[in-house]
Amino acid sequence: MAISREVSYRLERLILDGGLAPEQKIPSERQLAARLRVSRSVIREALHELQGRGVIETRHGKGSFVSTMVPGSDDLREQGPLMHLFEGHPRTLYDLLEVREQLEGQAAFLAAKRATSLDHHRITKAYRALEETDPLSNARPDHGFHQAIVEASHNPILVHVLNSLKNMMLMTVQASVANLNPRAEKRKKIVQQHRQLYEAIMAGRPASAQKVAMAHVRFVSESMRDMESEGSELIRIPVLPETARNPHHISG
Amino acid sequence: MAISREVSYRLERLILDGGLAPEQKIPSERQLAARLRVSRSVIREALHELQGRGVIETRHGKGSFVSTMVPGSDDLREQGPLMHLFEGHPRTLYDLLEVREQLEGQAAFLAAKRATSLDHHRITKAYRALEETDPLSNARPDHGFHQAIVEASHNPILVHVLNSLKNMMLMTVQASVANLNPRAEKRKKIVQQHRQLYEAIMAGRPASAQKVAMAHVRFVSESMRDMESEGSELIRIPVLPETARNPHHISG
DNA sequence: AGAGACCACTGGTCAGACCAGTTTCTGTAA
DNA sequence: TTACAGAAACTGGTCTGACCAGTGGTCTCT
Repeated sequence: MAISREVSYRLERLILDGGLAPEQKIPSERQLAARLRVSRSVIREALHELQGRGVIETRHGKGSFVSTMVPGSDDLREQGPLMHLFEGHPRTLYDLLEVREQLEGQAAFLAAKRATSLDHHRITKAYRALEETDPLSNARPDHGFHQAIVEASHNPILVHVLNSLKNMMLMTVQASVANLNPRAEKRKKIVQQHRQLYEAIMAGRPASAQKVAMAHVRFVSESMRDMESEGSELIRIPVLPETARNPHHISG
Repeated sequence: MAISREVSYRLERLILDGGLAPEQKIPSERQLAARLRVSRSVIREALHELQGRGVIETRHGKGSFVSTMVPGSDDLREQGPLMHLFEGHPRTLYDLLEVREQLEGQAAFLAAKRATSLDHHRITKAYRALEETDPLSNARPDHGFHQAIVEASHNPILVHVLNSLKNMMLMTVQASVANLNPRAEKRKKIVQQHRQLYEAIMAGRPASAQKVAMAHVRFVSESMRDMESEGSELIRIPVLPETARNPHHISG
């Protein structure tokens, strides 16, 4: 077995079996290396492993100390990588839309430029489905239409990123509320934008497609803002409230 | 913050954010060291930390692998590993840059529009560091400069997405090679672009900043294309070659 | 075709140097 | 004498380059 592993086990045993109390200082790396007759590298690697396990903490210039937190209670590790962004910040939705505006625009641009005949067929099919559906009853055709366009960009990275953003959007109540309750006049404008977008892509006009797509997202975003300012406290409630127990925020 | 800590965080992010799938092999210590421009010791310490957290497993003579049991992977990260996109498709790097062009542009735009005096100070500091450093010896100031700009956009989503893209870029050999070996004339142009970008943001000219930032990314991308077409077999090597599930070998 | 040597990887360990924070001691100035 | 600045002696952090030890592919000889 690897020596560094042995060392980390020995130290952990030493700590957990009561040899060392929380906050207590561990001998310096050089001392440990000399005592256990291994190189300092091995000691450092073992200490990093214990650090990862939450058994010890290390402070530059001072030393390593037994963690106050007992191992096994790994409550820190379950922070979702992205979800903490949403904690009490409904504004994040607009940040999201801000980015989406840009990327949907690019997707439309590239789709108009690169779409194959197969892409054209798919987009057309999705567009027809969109035309024939009542947006109030079902938002899926809308997704399908945009999805077809994004995929026609032939950029897998773009597809993935936009997919992630869309998933994130589904995490907010605002998104679903706004999707479900567009005002009549606004819905009309959205239909028009869809048509313009469709035509621009089919006609192979990248710049035009980009412009329309961006305007579309921005319009949706502004519509949400309007609804929000108009009242309904509903749309202020974040979807995943209880996960955020930690008010402290790490900023930059 | 300690570099080894940064490295372990970056790798963990990369894994947990859906970049790497369980059982997938991560680059060798020597490759990571070269790519992240740190010593192998730092890489080993970071890997030991991840080992302690149970994120990876290491096998002597074979390599390090993403653990099958990834803690906290209960939600959306399952939606699909992104890394498979890279298998045998160096083109993906350019897809990445294509998206980055757009987002860096937006970041610059927003930074020019929203940067506070504190942001100005940070950006200036990063820019000065950039001016006084030999880009051949250290790429970190470059990262720092762009990072400062992105953060000045005050859009956390944008920050996160661009960070993910940057991490992904580190997984390709092309990126590091191109970072290390820019031609003299090209480097001059890059320096000029940095200056223009800096001035546009400090002067609060969003459109101009956006334009320069986009041109910058596109220039970098084209430079890589040039280098690639010029020869060096190095940049043809995909970083994460064969996954366990695909026995077929794509050897050029 | 099979067996074995070899070579090119992989991670594991070591040694020694130097950098960067922290604490302590010390010599000098007030 | 006290107060403070600075040197020294710790601490962990990083780098370098070397070598050992498993793994797996390739090449050659039988």
